[in-house]
Amino acid sequence: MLLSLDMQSETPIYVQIRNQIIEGIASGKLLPGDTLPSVRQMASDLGINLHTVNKVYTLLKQEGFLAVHRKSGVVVNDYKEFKVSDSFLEKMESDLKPIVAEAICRGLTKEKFLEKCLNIYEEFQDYQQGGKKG
Amino acid sequence: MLLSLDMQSETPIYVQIRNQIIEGIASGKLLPGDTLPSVRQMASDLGINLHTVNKVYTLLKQEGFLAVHRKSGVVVNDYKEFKVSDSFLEKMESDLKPIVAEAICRGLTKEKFLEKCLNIYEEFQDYQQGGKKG
DNA sequence: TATCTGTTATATTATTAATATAACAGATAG
DNA sequence: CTATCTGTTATATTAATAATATAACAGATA
Repeated sequence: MLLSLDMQSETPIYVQIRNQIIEGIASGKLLPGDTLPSVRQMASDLGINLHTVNKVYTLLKQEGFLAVHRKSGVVVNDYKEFKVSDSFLEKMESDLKPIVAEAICRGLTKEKFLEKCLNIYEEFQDYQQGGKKG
Repeated sequence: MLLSLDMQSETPIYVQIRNQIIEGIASGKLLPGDTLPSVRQMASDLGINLHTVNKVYTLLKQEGFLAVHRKSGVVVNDYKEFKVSDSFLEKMESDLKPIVAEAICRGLTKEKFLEKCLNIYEEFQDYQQGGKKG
């Protein structure tokens, strides 16, 4: 699981890491049961502070994507068991709304917008089918 | 054009205002040529500082949604003239990516995700057809 | 025992968000 | 002309967040 950070981005690096881990799970690069490096190891690899990584792990635990076992360390949860919660749908809608609004303002047709959404969704699936590890 | 702020939200209020104005333009509540209140007036209405509103107007000018004429004040641009720029498509894709990834992780099917996107898009259009001012 | 793990505590620095006060120049109404 | 309203700029301060630094604790492990 390779992570790349953009230190110039306005997106906080702990959010960048969180998103890339979630994208890794969505694409199948990270499978249930897979372990992640220790907070100190990942911090060292990325050249950042231990607490920034710890913040990500704590956040992803709260969101249900990761679990920590004293024995096996930080482990990816079985996301197949997740329910589509109402609170997530509400959050997703409020996140999508300004993006859709701007797309409309900038002249993106409904068809082209939906095609873009479809492409992004299927890119994650493509990886899953292209081999569990490559 | 009514604006509502959530002072408890983690979304900065200048971003909340920006998004609501863009959503107003997308839905047709704000039409090209419509004027917005002065920075001092809107700040007073919302109970916030003049500079916070000025930050929004400056941002929306840079993004091309508003123009300022010494004479007529702050005016909504003719967004029909907008081109779908590559830079916007790239920004939209990078904004959508983590949302789609989380949707997949949480078990939202492709069909249900696209349906949600479609609904949001059409909600803006519904308002346009439902009367220019109501 | 020594080391690695997640976790917690405390403190500091940097950046951003929001506010406060003030001023300037162009436009405008009386 | 005067007074007022406009966007705009400057400067400063406060509050909150992001990121870092150093340290320690307890469980697991070799």
